[in-house]
Amino acid sequence: MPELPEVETIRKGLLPLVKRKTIRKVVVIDKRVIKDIAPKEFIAEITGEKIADIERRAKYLLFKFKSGKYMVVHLGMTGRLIFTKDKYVKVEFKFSGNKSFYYSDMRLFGKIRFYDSYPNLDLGYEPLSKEFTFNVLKDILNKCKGIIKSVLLDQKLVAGLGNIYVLESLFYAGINPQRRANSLKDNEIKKLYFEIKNVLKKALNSRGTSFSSYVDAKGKKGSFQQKLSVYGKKDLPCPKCKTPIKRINAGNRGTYFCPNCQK
DNA sequence: ACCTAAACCTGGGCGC
DNA sequence: TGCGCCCAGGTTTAGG
Repeated sequence: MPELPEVETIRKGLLPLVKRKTIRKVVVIDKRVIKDIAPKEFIAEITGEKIADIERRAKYLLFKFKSGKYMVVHLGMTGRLIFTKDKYVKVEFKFSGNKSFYYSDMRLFGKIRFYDSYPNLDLGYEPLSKEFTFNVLKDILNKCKGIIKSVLLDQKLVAGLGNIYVLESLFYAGINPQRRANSLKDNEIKKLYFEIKNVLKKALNSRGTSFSSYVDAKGKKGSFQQKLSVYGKKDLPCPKCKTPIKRINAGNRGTYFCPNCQK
């Protein structure tokens, strides 16, 4: 599911609703979502913790507790953090006063972990950070022989992009997703660098892309799906040249692009 | 290093 | 209605 803009939208909405609240009770409805720790221990660790902050790193949400410990949530494809129960609720977090928020996940690709201190998640650059410069992207791409699409999806290199925003960025930059990363010229890398940031910012302004599962902390869908150019647009006309958008399999994922505009 | 396929899951949508 | 297939915002692992 959720890529950087969706996870950030969830973070922003959730924070004011849970900040400074203490988790009084945890109910694990499906233990498959809790990783690297027994559900019993997880419950014991989290119960009584006061939420000091929620940070985001790539597609992860880091619940920082006042104790300095962390609960880290990855939403997988269909994870949700919501205040109204749905049929896929896997964990309930109860505050005092009979108020709860829920982790829901239809497909169960999401993961919840617990850490005693700030976690090392082994991730690459945040694409919207000032550390992620043109030269950083250039160095990354020059070192990689794989297809550009797969390189941009590698969370150890650039962290937070997923299938939608990689394909949309490549479209605006006019680059075929199957090009070798190290074959890009400086002017193409420049365009790509700009479009990655631009697409992410625009998606953030639209509060993310909602197809089915993704909603923000208040249960609201994003609207960026209305602004997509190629993702999911098989056989529809390219917004620039009207050539039908192609769908192929590349890097083991559905890959959409305009065969005329993207060389 | 790089690639593919499969695994982890539960649907929705389509053709027949 | 129903079956069977393909598809899905992700990550990880195995094997070539």
